[in-house]
Amino acid sequence: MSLSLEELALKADVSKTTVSLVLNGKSSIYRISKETENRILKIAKEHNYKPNSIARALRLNKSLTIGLIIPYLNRHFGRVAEVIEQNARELGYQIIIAVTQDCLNTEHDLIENLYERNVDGLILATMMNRDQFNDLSSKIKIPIVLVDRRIDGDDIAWVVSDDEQGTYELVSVICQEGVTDIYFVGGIEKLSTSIDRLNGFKKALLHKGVECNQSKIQQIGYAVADGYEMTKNIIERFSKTPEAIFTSAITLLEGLLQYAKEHKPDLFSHTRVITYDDHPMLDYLQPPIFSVRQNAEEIAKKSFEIMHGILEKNRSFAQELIKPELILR
Amino acid sequence: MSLSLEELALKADVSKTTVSLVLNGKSSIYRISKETENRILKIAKEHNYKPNSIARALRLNKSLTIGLIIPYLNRHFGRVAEVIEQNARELGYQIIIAVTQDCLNTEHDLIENLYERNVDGLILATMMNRDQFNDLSSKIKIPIVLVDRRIDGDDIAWVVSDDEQGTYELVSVICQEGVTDIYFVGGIEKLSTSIDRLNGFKKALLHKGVECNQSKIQQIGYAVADGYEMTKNIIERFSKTPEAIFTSAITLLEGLLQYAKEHKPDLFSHTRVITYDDHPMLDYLQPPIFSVRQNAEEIAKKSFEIMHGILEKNRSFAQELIKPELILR
DNA sequence: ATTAAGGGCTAAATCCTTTTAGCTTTTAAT
DNA sequence: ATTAAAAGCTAAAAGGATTTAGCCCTTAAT
Repeated sequence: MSLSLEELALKADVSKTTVSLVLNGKSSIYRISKETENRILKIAKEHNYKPNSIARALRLNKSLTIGLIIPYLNRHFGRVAEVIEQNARELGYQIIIAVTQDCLNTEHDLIENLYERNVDGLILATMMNRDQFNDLSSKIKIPIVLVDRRIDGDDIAWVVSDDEQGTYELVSVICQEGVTDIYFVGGIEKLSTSIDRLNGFKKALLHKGVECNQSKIQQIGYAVADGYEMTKNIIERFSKTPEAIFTSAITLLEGLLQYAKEHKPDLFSHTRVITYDDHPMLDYLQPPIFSVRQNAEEIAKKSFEIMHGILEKNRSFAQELIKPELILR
Repeated sequence: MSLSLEELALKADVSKTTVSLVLNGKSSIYRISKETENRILKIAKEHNYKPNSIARALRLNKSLTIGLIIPYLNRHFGRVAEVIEQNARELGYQIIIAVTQDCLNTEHDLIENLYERNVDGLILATMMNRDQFNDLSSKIKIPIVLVDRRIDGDDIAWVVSDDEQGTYELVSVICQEGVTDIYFVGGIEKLSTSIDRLNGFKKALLHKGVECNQSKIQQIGYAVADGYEMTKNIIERFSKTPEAIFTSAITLLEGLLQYAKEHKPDLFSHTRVITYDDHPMLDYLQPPIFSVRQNAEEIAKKSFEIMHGILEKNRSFAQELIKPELILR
């Protein structure tokens, strides 16, 4: 196993140049005779020759490796990562994963780290804003595709769920049913996911002629504890129990459920709860919670596709909004 | 950014040998003067020099990269992967992830692939049996640490949950309450997770003086659909509704819940359900489902620790049983 | 004055591939 | 018989780091 070009050349009684040319399919360009070609191919096969990928990477300045930087390996990002990996592998790429825990500094360190480790491209669920991203782009000379969270800009590649439309449709459903007193439990305010989901939320209300009171909107963060906190605020701050609460991520719903279980067991008898993100366990919860299921598979597929297009097909950046699916239980 | 040793040498007016020696802390061994050393260090810092990791890997035959091969990036393995990555990063290693979807052939391909790509070690949630593993070990000259699923053998490194003990304790709890008619909904039969969980199950019954009827044991696979199928078998095959069902993974519980929802809404009024694996959403399900929470963080930490010990501290293999936690709701 | 020892540094080899430029031999054309 | 073209292959450089063996100069010792 793992013998070198040189050893192969020795066995075939030719130079390593010849072996390399043959194995790279350049026999005819360099007029290597059919006979020599076959001999080399046979010997290479017999010995199961595989070029040393490190040496290759050094020479070609191409590691066939993509860095994937995401906040967590939770259900959503786990699925995204899984599908990106599968798609990448089919085209000969490896995925190096790193998690930021939604910490901007960690994100910067990781980007730098992976860049120094010669990844060919980065797929990024970023916390950066436009300025930070521009700074980065000027330093880093490899393609970047944003996933899940976008940054506005005509020259930035991204693939995200259509958060605004998904939220709009979901919230509209219960507005249709007459609900108007609805609260927004949000995540990290500056992220596109938050902005877009909030916009969809407001749009749905507006469309029903309901004004959206700023006091009904909270945005602390995407952790379970944040969901708990925001639910607590809503329940404790207002005397009237809300008609409905929209949580903008499954973790926030978890926080809500936890608060309800501990301090407000009858929450669901007064209040309708809906959420962005879906989870199979929601099927078994009473009462049914409507949700928006992101198409993680499609997001993953497209984001690697764009990366691959840039790396190998000379395509430029692209942007994709992936339609999520309403789950009305 | 990313200038080479040679360019640095030029600026410092020394040879690249000298620069390399200084940057690798070998100044005193090679009697580089303090003055030269400081000059080089200063210039390196000014230019934020980082050695090209590919060139380094080629020369040192060490890529500082670990392959992680797991069946899925689901909740459990996602968390394991996340923590392995963080631990690895702190010690300068990268993680390359690949998922097998519990397909043995895919697993073999992935191992070969990562091996050829010069990972320094492999962390593996394997489907292989002992013979297959031995075959592999003889071909592959890098350390392997098994995670989550073990293979018997004195010279094999692994870190797994104490599946037998966890199951034993959980099942004992409801045996204590008088349940004796309990069914085992299992996964892939030959995996250690299945064997150990089944052993724990049997042991708990035996301990209560209950014989374990083979007809109450089913093992199809770990997919949600398998859980559905097995539940269906249990409910439809026997006239009497079972007193209790133990599902040996969260996916199997999902299958059970799905079947119950569709065909047996009153399942829970007659039947006690308990499960291996935990999930936060279980907190909000009625009735409460007892579970065994695997310590994914500890599993991850130990498995990388062992790998690192082998790679850098000349330690040999080690085996660790990680204690899971009973969640009685 | 010669030799030995030590200080301070470097040339060149090595890891393995890919690729450019070009060498040698044969065949065809004038 | 000479020249040109084609056929078939290879030497060597490049990519960027690490490391071995050893060069040259100064100082101290005999």
